[in-house]
Amino acid sequence: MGRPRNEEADKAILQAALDLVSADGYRAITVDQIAAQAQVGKMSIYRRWPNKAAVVMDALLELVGPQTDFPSVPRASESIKLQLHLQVKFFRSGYGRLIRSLLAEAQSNEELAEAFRERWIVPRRRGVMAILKKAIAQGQLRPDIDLELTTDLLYGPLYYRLLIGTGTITTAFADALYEQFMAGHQLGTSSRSRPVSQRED
Amino acid sequence: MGRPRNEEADKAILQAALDLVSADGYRAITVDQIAAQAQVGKMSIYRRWPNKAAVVMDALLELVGPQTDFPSVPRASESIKLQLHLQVKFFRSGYGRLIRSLLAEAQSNEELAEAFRERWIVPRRRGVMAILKKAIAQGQLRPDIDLELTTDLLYGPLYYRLLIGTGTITTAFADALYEQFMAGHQLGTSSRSRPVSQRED
Amino acid sequence: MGRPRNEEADKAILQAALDLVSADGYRAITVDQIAAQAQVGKMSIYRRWPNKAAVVMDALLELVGPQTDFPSVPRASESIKLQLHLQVKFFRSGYGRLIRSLLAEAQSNEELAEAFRERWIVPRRRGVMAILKKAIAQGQLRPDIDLELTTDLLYGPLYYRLLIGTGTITTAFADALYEQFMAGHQLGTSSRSRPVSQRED
Amino acid sequence: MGRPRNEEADKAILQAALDLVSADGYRAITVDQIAAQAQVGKMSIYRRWPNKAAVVMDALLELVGPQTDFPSVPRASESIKLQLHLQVKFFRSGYGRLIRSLLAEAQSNEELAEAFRERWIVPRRRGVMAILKKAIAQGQLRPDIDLELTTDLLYGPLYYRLLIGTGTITTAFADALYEQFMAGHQLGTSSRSRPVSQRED
DNA sequence: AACTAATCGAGACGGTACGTCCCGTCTTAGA
DNA sequence: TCTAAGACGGGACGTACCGTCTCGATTAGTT
Repeated sequence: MGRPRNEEADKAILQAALDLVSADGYRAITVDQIAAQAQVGKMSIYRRWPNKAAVVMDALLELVGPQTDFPSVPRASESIKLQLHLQVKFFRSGYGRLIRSLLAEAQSNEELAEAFRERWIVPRRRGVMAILKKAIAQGQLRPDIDLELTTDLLYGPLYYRLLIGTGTITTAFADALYEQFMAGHQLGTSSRSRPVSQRED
Repeated sequence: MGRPRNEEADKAILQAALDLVSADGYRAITVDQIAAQAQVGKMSIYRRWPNKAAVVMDALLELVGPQTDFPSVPRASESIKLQLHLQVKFFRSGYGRLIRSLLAEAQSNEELAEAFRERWIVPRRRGVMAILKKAIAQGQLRPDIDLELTTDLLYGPLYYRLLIGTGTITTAFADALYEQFMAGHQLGTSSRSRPVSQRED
Repeated sequence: MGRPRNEEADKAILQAALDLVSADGYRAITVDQIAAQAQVGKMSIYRRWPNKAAVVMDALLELVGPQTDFPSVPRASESIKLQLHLQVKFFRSGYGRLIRSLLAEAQSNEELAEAFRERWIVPRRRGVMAILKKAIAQGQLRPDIDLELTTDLLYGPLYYRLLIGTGTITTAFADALYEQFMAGHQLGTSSRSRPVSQRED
Repeated sequence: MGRPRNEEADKAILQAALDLVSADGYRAITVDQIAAQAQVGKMSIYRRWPNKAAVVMDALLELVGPQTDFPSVPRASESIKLQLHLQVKFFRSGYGRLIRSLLAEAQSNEELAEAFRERWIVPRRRGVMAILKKAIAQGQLRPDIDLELTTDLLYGPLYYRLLIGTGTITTAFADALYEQFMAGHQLGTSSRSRPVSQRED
């Protein structure tokens, strides 16, 4: 039995975590600050999440995730371009810092790394791959491409700029990415590329 | 006069930092551990570097940097491929963890971010771009490509896999990257791509 | 109407408090443990007592108090000795720890201090003083003794050993206490002692 | 090698602990407060002492202990009386609260209990017993008394009043204690008392 | 027998102190 | 004179327990 968890408090905690981390970055904010901002005891945070990383990860998933729906456009190849533009906009928003923070923290926290990969990255990759399949079905893309690899090709450069900071993340950059990609993958393009994503050296 | 500064100690510090961080990651290692491993007082570290990040950054630059020379091959486009293979090998070695660690730390340390960008990333990007120019000169690449953008396209996916962990970093992956790239940028390929790296939205 | 208050539960709470604190001491026991042991919600405890100290105090008063009746013996001076022996036995039982715990807690809790003094100590002192008066009436004690002071003299050393732990609390110790006392207070003993208990310096 | 401990800081910590605990009691003050008052990091406290209790115990021993020297008087029995008066004065000073606090804490902390007993109580008992022996040698006290027991008889009532609060601790109380004691132990007094302190029941 | 309303178990909550860890600075003893 | 060893101030961490608050299941008296 017992008193059920206060779902509003959870929202308040996640919102506080989201706001603070988006503004100042993961490392700069403390659990006490999150608790204070959410008007909550520290134990209410640690009762639900094992550590700061998990709170912020959940904030991303629950509060930001729903805002990142994929656009629906008749022509699938246009949809790819649109999705790249959305990613640019997302990275340029305050959430860019949030993603950077979590990705950084994940480098020293395997649990977080897995959560970030499996609960944030992979679902969105699936969305991208669904569009790619549709583009193939619509005859806009060669059918022999490796979906995983292709997704890396499209999004890797965006994350690279986000994390390293060489060059700004712009829609022009996304466009160039898209065009470079289409140049190599449009139906009729000659290519020796073969699926590699599951192969090891 | 007193004893002259011990240059051997600096090497020992950098080597200790390199070994420890490569093995366990930046966050898991403390400055005291580095000092102990180098058989050095903590002050000998802080006398020469402002903080832990700077030590590890210097360890990378001084001990690892020289090992990353660019291969010289007659045919420039082959050189690009070779360089991608070396990058794969590098990321798969213990240094992969070092790079991940520093890149992670750089997300919350602007000073380190700049150092990493300007002293590690940019010089290597210049090397890549030199090869690209040579390939253009040799007529193996279209002359209208944006060098910065192209470098992002080639290396972004590698860093993406290094940091996010979706998919393994293999030579097959590097090959696919290379082929996809050549498919879109070989002389005679139609493309609307134009330089974008300095433009803002 | 709803269910009437469960008086059985109160007993269970007090019994749980008594058992746990007697075994492990006040500080080692949490309110949650008492509630769990009594198979009762924490609110059922705080509904009836303001805090942990009050529960344990009441456990002492209601469950232990009735067991500490004064022995009735024709010769009052023998009764004093008997009572000292009972005190020794009491302190050596599990309740010794209970008394120590409460007395300890009372040092930082004035409310508990007063309760312990007024509801436990003072009534028992009254019992002792009644015996002393009877002994005077029976001509076994000098009539000019200060009853409060005398009670302190008889019981102070027992509490001292209980709390400080120099020396064991034995019946031989009680006997020595008694004899030393009688040596100084028997009728016919010369003494300049006068009532002092209410005087200040 | 290493930097030697800063003895001034230790003094500052002990002084802060002494002042704060004497004023507000052990339980009311926190380690952070002590650290703040001493202008010291919390780690400087925990580096030297395992917990708050140990700090306060050491404060008592190092700062108060030296102030509690035994008076030297030609006539030993007078010295006993004088010593009782000093004890009254001590308990009535701010240090009374300190002693109460530590004794209370010792009830749930066996390590502290032992320290308090062996490093505070026992040395002072030895002082008292030395005076008692001298009084015996001077023919002012019967030679067959049990020193341990006698010390309990003299000081037990004082601690009893300190901790329980029935009756004030006054010099008149000390006088009565002394006279009651002398009445039973002066040379020529009849008594069956025998050493008991080491005997068990 | 079904309904209704008080009561209770379970346990979440805000708060406060604890004792630990590591950073980057400072200090001393000894080589 | 320089450096290893390591103490130091500071500040975040994650844990424990207090006393309060809330929910849903249980039960007893009324219909």
